[in-house]
Parts: sequence; C-alpha cells; structure tokens
Amino acid sequence: MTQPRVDLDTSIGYALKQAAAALRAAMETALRPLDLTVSQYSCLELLGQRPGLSAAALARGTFVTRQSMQTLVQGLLDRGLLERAAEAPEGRALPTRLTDEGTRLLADASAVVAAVERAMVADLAPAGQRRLHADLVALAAALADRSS
Amino acid sequence: MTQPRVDLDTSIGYALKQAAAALRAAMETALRPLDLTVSQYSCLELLGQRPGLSAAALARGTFVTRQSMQTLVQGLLDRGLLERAAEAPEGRALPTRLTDEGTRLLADASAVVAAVERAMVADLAPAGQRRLHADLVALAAALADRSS
DNA sequence: GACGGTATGTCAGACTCCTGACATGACGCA
DNA sequence: TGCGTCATGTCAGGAGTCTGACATACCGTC
Repeated sequence: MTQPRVDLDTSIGYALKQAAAALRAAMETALRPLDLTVSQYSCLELLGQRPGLSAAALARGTFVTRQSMQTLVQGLLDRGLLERAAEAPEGRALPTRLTDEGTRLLADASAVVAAVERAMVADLAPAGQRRLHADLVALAAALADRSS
Repeated sequence: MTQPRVDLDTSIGYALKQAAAALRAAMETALRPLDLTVSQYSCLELLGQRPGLSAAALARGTFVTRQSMQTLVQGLLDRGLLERAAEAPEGRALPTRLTDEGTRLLADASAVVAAVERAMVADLAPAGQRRLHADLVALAAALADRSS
C-alpha cells in the first residue's frame, strides 16, 4: 500500500457521510410540520410497505437497535398511528400495522419526503439514478459482516 | 406527479441511508481497538488535513453542532491528542492542532479507515469511483439550503 | 426428553447529541 | 459613536440512542 491514507477531497466515505447528513437535515425540516422525526417516518414508511413487521424487524430496516425501535414504536402506538397484536401468533414477534390515522399521516409524510428525494436527484438522468442506486447498494453489501 | 411516493426497493435516499449506516458500523468496529469513536476520528482526520481549524469549523466539517464538537474536542484535549490556543489571534475562534501523540494515533486510525473504504469500493472501477464521488457531492449540493 | 443456539421483547442505565440561551468579539452601516 | 448582524465559545437542560442484561419462545442436535 503506497498511500493508505484518507483524502477528504476525494474520499467516497466522506462524501457519503456528507450526502447522508444533508438528506437527514432536509428530511427533518420537511417532516417537522407533520410532527414526525426521521426515525418515526422511517418506521411508518417501512410498516406501510411491509405490514405486519415486528419491532425487531423494523429496527433492522431502519438501522437502529431493537431497544430504540421499542420506545419509538411505543410512542407511535400512544399517538394512535400504529397498532400491535397483543399476543404473538408464533415465536415472540408481535406483528405491527398502521392504523387508518397512521396511513393518512404516512401519505402526507411520504409525499414531502418524495419531494426532497426528487430535489436531491433532480440533476441526474434516470439511468444515472439507477446506476447510483446500484452503487450504493453495492457499497453496503461490500461492508456487510464488517461490523462485528 | 403521478406517484409521489417512496419505494424502498428503488429509493436512492434509503440506499444512501443504508450505505452510510453500513460505513458507520464498519468504522466503529475498525476504530474500537484504537479507543476512538467515529466522531472522534472524524475530528482528528479533519484537523490533520486542515490544521488550525476552530471548534465551530470542525463541527461544520463533521456535520455535528458546535456544542457537540466542544465536548468532543475537550475529551481529545484531555487525552493529550489535541492542543488549542489559549487566546484567539483574531475574533473568538481558537485554533486547534494535533499533538505529536494525536498525529501518531491519527496515522493508525487513518490506516484502518482507509482499509474499510478500500473494501467498500473494491468492486468499483476507478472511473466508477470518481463518478460515484461526484454524484454524492452533487446530492449534497442539491439539498443545500433545504435544512432551515 | 435435554441441551445449546438463535431471535424477540423488555427493563435499566449511561452516553451522545441536540436545542435553547447567553456573553463576547468582529464587521458593516448610518 | 452607536446600532445591528454574524460567528464563536460556553453553560444548562432534555430528547434520542446505545450497551448490557434478563426472560421467553422456537429450532436444531444429541
């Protein structure tokens, strides 16, 4: 290895962090009027597309611990946006679903987030967007099993 | 807008979050033996390449608030990795620099982080890496001034 | 049946980071 | 000179997330 250092101006990792931070900040701003945090929106969105997920599965899908997701889900339950089975149909996993109110709020939230995402990728051609998506998924896959 | 919703399977925002989470987890694992958090490493790395930055400037460069950077810097000062001017040469900004020990630790940390980054982009050709970097910077730029 | 491994839910504690607020110093402008 | 604005450092408080631990439920193997 000739120069195994990191150069901020060319580092993909730094640019990745920068883009993720910008996206998170923009989403926070967009979701504030709906009284939703980014994590709460992520939970609702995931649940909207994958109904019946357990809290642990939601945690994996939103990249937080299941303990954090637990308190997050509890808050959404208290707000009447989610409903959860009282008993586990199998194992210990408690299937969770959106309520009607949760579905309505998610529709609004999804719209504003989609607007942010469209603005983010507005300068990329459709082919470039697909390529970027594939690259990002490949980055995550290449780092799998490196976080033990 | 025909379908202004978000599809997890094609969303660039979700893939971005996924890649950033994977990178962060891999960096945490790699830096743990050096007793450094990702935020602490980011501070050291930035300071190594931009000596004399103030805490507020470090905060902007690492995407945290200046209050968080303040406590982070204080911890690194206590560990003898950083040194900070006692008085401000101009304005209120206090220039901060790495100590010799900080420079040595940064060298090790930078090496392990560089290894993570190389593994992350190993499947991309050099041209693809440059294109991805440019795309990520463009994403962040497109979202600028959307976080008020 | 007994055992170990894995996955889930849950509780408790600590840590990190944030928001809000205030004081100080530099600069521009009237 | 005085005022307003901005950037920086700092203090206090709170919200969010994590680590660690424990109990429970499935699923293998022996």
